[in-house]
Amino acid sequence: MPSSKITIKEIASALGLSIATVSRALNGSYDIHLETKEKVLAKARELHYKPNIQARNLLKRRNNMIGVVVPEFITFFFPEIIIGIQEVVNKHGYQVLICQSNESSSLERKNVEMLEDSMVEGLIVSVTKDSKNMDLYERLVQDRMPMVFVNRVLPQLNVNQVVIDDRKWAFQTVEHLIKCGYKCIAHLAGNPDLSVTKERLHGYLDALAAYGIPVQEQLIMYVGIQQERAKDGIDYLMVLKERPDAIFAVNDPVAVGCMLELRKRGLRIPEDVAVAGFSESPIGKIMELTSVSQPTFEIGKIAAEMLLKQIANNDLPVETVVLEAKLNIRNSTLPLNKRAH
Amino acid sequence: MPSSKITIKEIASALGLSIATVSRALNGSYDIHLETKEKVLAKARELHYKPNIQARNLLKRRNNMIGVVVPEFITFFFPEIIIGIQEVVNKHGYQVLICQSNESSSLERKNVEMLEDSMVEGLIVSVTKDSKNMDLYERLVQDRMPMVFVNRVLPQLNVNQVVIDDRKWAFQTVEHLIKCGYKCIAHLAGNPDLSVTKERLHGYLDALAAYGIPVQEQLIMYVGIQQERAKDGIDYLMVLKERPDAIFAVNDPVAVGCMLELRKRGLRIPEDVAVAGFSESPIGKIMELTSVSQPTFEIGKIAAEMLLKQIANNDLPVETVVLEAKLNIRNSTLPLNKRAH
DNA sequence: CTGAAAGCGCTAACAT
DNA sequence: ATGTTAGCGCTTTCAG
Repeated sequence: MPSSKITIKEIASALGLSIATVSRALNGSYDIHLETKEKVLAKARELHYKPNIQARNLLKRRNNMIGVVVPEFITFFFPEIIIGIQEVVNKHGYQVLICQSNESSSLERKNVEMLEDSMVEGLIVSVTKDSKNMDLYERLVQDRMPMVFVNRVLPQLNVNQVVIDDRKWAFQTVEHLIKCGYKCIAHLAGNPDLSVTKERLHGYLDALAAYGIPVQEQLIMYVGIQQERAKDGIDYLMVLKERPDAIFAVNDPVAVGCMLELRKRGLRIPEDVAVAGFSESPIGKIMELTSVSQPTFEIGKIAAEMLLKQIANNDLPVETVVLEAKLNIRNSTLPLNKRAH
Repeated sequence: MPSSKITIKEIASALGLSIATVSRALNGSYDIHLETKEKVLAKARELHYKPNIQARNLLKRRNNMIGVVVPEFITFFFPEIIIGIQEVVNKHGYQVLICQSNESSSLERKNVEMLEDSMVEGLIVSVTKDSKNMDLYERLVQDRMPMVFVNRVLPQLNVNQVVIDDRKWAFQTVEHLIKCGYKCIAHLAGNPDLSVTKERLHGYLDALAAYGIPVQEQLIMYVGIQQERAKDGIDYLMVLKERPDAIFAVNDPVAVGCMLELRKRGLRIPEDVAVAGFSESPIGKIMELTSVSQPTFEIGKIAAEMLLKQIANNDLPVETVVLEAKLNIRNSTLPLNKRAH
């Protein structure tokens, strides 16, 4: 006997009550005789009654769902953000529809449209590396869809954001390299359209400027954000007349790719070339890679809270929350006096 | 003007048609004049009409959602399975509610109940490491909830499963160690209640038996499945009178933990101790860990297909699909003649 | 305290 | 080809 067919109607007729009374008994308790309420509850349990949320949602014009769109969730970063999100929203009775765009802006678009069709009440988004769906998000803003962007944002868009100060932490990382005594610091940048790429490049330039080091264009290369792309960077950098003695990579995957590629060439890290990453990853940690760790769970939690607030009141002013991060120094970057020779 | 309030009623009255006609125009096309159909479509676009799925779902008594419950999705393994799942079900118009139990059986229970309350049409599950919710899943089977279990299964439960032959691949791995000339092979096993723990232990024992190697109880230790737990294993194994020269770990995280711990002690891999893992991970790959790779995407896809079939016809016989895997031999295990000395 | 009735937005007989 | 009507399961006035 599949319990799925039991409705309040069955309970009502079994008890000789009206469906209205049953509904009242099942929900809040105002205006209901305690005794009947208990009879209803007992019968409901007996029949394995399960409320039909869809009916309730139709009536209330909500569905307690939010959508999340991230570029990928294979690596720890977005999964941790998602866990933070779920922790908050589940507590408020919300479910999360998670989509990954696999770094494809057309899939991202499809995902967002699917979520819209599913009538999610709000969206948390981190955009793909080419950031091509400006029009879509502009329309959503116009349609007053509650949204929060995290990590990879669209600065031109007037929406809630949760980020870290990529520029500042890139600065700190490069400053650390400078203070370690590295003289020729290269930067492997990410996809040019990405907000984080621009910010981290800015930080790199800021640091050079702050220490009076002239910028050398040939030390900057846009390689993207994937580990496999690091090889291109190393191929290029290692044949420069003035070979860099340190590399600041846009993120940990690229930095790890660099380390593997450098090792393959018999170069020692950090004696021959130092490497620093960004957005500390478990792999980077194991490889003793200097990197900036982001408060991933926190990002998710804050974003979720902002979204719920916006769902509750769609007239709140747009807000950007900037969270703290941390530069973790490891053996991939060492001051001169601590390096082996 | 929030487009969210437009219903077929508005379209109907704007056009002087009945809502039935509008509905017909919007959906399939039987019994509808092409001209009116186009008028309706045009008006719908003009008004930014979006159908209310909830109403449709209520009527059709389905909601095009399935639930997925996994122990975690921080590492690549379950995320890849999930991507496989989504690829299949999205194509069929289904959305996926993803929950992670964080290896807690009480959270797992809560997740499943939430998904049930959300009225998902089916469930894909990989159980937590203590596998404590037998009663829950038994009830779901009784209630005829379509379900497929993947990777971590409950063998006592009569449900669809998608797995690899853990026993066989563990055998192959240990056989490889034996053939490499390792004489004293330890096994760090996972949580005792886990199906994969038992199967992989079986495979280990099978291999020893096949090569006439006596089992030494003290070479088997249950350490769990997490990287941090490897230290216990190494602490224990490295002080045995007959110290093992090879370790077969229940999975990659434990194997990686072993490698790090052995290195810390100045032991060389594989010269002093060889290490093999299971369920190949990106980190393991980078560390040149011998391991068995599982067809994660495929697992997800097959599971999704089975689930959709079961949703379409709930009287299909229960099925267990066993997929192929692959032993990838790397530098953490080498034959005698290839090892450095 | 309880029941009757309306209606959330949509689809699907059943008429015409 | 189109309109009328009933109803999916539930909540919520409005009466009593």
